[in-house]
Amino acid sequence: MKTEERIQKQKLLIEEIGAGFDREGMSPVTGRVLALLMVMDKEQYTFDEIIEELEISKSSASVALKNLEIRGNVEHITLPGDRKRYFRLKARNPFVLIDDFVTKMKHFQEVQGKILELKADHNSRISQFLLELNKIIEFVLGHTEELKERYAAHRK
Amino acid sequence: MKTEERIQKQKLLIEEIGAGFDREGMSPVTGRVLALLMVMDKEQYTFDEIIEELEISKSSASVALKNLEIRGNVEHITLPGDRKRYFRLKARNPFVLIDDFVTKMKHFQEVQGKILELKADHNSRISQFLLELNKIIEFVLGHTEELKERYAAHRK
DNA sequence: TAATTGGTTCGTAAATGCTCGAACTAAAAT
DNA sequence: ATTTTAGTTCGAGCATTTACGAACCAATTA
Repeated sequence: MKTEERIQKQKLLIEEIGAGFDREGMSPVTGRVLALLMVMDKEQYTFDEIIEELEISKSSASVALKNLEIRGNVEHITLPGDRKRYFRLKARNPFVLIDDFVTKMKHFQEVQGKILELKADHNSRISQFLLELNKIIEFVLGHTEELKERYAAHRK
Repeated sequence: MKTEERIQKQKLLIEEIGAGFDREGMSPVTGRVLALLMVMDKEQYTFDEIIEELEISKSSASVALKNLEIRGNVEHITLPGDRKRYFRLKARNPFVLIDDFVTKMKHFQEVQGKILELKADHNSRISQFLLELNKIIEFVLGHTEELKERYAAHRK
């Protein structure tokens, strides 16, 4: 594949992935900024490069980048004798995806606990279902650390 | 706790949980309908009962229920000689939460694959990060079925 | 000191999404 | 045949969100 063709496809992919982030609750611009930093070969973009590449305003870029930094998806570095910020994808703990799942499950457990606490009948259909879900979560969460360790061992 | 007090707390909990669903992308009304069916003791609500309980319009209820049925969170049953629909929480396969996670991870793998395919340098910082994420997902997905089986065994 | 650079913040217009009431349909009851 | 029941669909109005430009600020440069 020619470099030019590749870059063209990368730009299309930014739209596709950006739309995906959009569906997951990000604003369109925010999603496209994140997608840009994931897809393109350039590893660090300045503020102005992002604006130019995505054809967005300074204010939109500013807000999007702030949100992405708060969420932990993006970080910026600075270079000595250079006032610009260089934005890049943050290489997080590679277990993030698992950790996010764990967080979500714990949140679900809390909600489930509150519901059951207020139920008149813990043997009702819904109560039983919620209890079953909770047991599974409990079991899975009890094994995620083990799974991480097994991964670490398996890697070596 | 008195029954009356419990019901009062349940109604507050509906708002809280509904707001949570809202944050996850449902419309406010849709979230509250789902929360209602999860929280209250009554296991089956008719259309009119839902409207009355949540003080929402027929059209909002109609749309919300349709969406919840499509998403698989709610189902309705009918009774012989009774034209009403009785809506209730759908007791799904109790592994839903895991299965949803698996689906999400597979989707991530697809996206990651498309990105890497277009990268000039597979040794770059971002490429390496994406590859590492993918390895972990691969490993985890390769063990979810085993985990389910272990749960089933452990239950007995 | 003035001008430039690298952004941030604020107010606004436009787009989008949400909920509603009104009109409608199809089935059942009168 | 008319009315009632049990909803659905459509259009409008309102609220929220989005993205923007303009004004602003703080640090550097001229």
